[in-house]
Amino acid sequence: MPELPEVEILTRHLGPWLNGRTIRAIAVRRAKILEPTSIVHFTRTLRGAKFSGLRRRGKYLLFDLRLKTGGTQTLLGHLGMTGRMYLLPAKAPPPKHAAVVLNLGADNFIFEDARYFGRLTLDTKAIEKLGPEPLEKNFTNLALAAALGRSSQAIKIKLLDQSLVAGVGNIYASEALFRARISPCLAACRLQRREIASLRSAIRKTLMEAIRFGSTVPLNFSKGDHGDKIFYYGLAPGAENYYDERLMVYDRAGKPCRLCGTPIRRIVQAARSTFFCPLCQKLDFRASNLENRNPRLQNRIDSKGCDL
DNA sequence: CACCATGTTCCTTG
DNA sequence: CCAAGGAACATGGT
Repeated sequence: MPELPEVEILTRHLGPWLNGRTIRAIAVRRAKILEPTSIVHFTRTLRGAKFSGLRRRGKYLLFDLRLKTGGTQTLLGHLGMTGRMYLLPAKAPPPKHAAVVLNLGADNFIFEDARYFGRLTLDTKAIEKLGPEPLEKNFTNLALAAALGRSSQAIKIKLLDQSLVAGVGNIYASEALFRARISPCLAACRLQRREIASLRSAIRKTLMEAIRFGSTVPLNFSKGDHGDKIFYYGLAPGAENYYDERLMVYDRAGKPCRLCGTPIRRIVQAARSTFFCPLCQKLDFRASNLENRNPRLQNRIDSKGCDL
């Protein structure tokens, strides 16, 4: 669920619900989620604190708090692989994997995480190591070129390095490389200048499109039929077709490339799946070669804002 | 049962 | 010291 676009969408939706509300009680069901903050420190700091803002940095959520002592504090959140954050009526029982429950009066703020890889902590030093925000101005071609440097590592693996650029994860790394028509296996140092420019643009467009998707399409906000303010990433019933076309290569092994029809391939890099089109992203594909493409499909891709 | 999973960190090896 | 690869974390879905 959570890469930069998902965290951005969550930030936009959750922020207004939290703003101005006071934390009245704290229940920590999995202390691991707070690390390295202790339960005692966490609880003492947050009780009586008021939410004053919600921001995103990379895949992290930054909750701005006004403490009851008068000071301010940033609470850092990360969803890991399976984390979810939402409000639930205080009278409802918390879900099985609720790691932290913050009572805000009539509602509880729930941090649920089945695998407990996520974080909700008072220690914010993790964000210091992050590279530029891909959607902001300082993510330039020059910055990307410098970050790739002379690394011989495959470009797909490099894109997952959060000090290179913050917020790209396993899904959008494959998607951005497809959009830029660059092979995931190409050594980072071997990208030419125009390939770097193409990749930067592809990363930005891929992420912006995903944000727009999540902001535009009717998301499933309440699993049950009570208006519980729960934010689910699954689509509301009836939106399946749109969802189906969202991704070009991720999790599409064996299915036809939406541009040329060649079966999408899955490979493993750094113990994680990479998906790509072996024709559109040919390793030595440095001259243009469009004759095998289906013009009708190409039209559709172009209308979605693909770079070609 | 086997394998896979949207992330990060730590350990080992070279 | 750095780069690269792999395991670990913990649970659920197919």
